[in-house]
Amino acid sequence: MINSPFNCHFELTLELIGGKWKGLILWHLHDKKVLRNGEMLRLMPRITQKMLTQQLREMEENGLIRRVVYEQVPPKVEYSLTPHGEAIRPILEMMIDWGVEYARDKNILIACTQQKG
Amino acid sequence: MINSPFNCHFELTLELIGGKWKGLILWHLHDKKVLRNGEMLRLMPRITQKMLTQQLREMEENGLIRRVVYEQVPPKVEYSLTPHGEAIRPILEMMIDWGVEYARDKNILIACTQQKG
DNA sequence: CGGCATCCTCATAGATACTG
DNA sequence: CAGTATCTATGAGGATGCCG
Repeated sequence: MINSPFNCHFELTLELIGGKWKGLILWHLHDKKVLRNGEMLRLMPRITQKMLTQQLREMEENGLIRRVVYEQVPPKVEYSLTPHGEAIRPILEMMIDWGVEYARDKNILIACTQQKG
Repeated sequence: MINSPFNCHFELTLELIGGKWKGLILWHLHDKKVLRNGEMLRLMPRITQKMLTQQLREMEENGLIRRVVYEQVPPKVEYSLTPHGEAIRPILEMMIDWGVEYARDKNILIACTQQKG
């Protein structure tokens, strides 16, 4: 068993999906199944290359996503979800639903680029 | 309508419940219904007074919790959930469920102080 | 009892430039 | 195309002490 700094399983989950862009990245991967680096940059215009790479590396290390490198020129790298990543989906959906309801109640406008499927 | 810095409703929700201690605080409030400052400090030995106050103020401002001050000496302040705060519960439960499953698979040990009710 | 004020440190994330 | 590398500003969060 590996000891952890977490007080509860909620914090563990939060640590894994709570990164600034992880929810949005996971959401797009749920939607498109397979995505390349450049496609993600286009889907999320406000993310930087550095942040995208960083968040992808963390999620890969945590076993949420899969990174497949094709040894060719020009390079080609594909990202997709692992089973653990797939299992996150209902949580994302509930968080979005709650956010929609909350935003409606508080009159907050969100610049949505994605929709629930 | 108020414009927001969020790319999606997921980020809105994350902003409101993603603080370092907010999940745990909300969880205890779900469990006990009403809690005082000192009780929360005892329930979460690793939180500091500063962080507790800060997280409570943010959630109060966001309409997730209610703060009731009794004008008496010594002071008495009670915290409880608003309807928006109550509506968070299923999300917390799913995040805990996912975390439990993930921790089992990855052999991660969590120093749990709370259980699912 | 339930805070607030202050100081301090380190991690996060943005901007920018470069590479196989 | 898919990344690194470096620098920097900001602020989250810890420690400590004081207050009505």
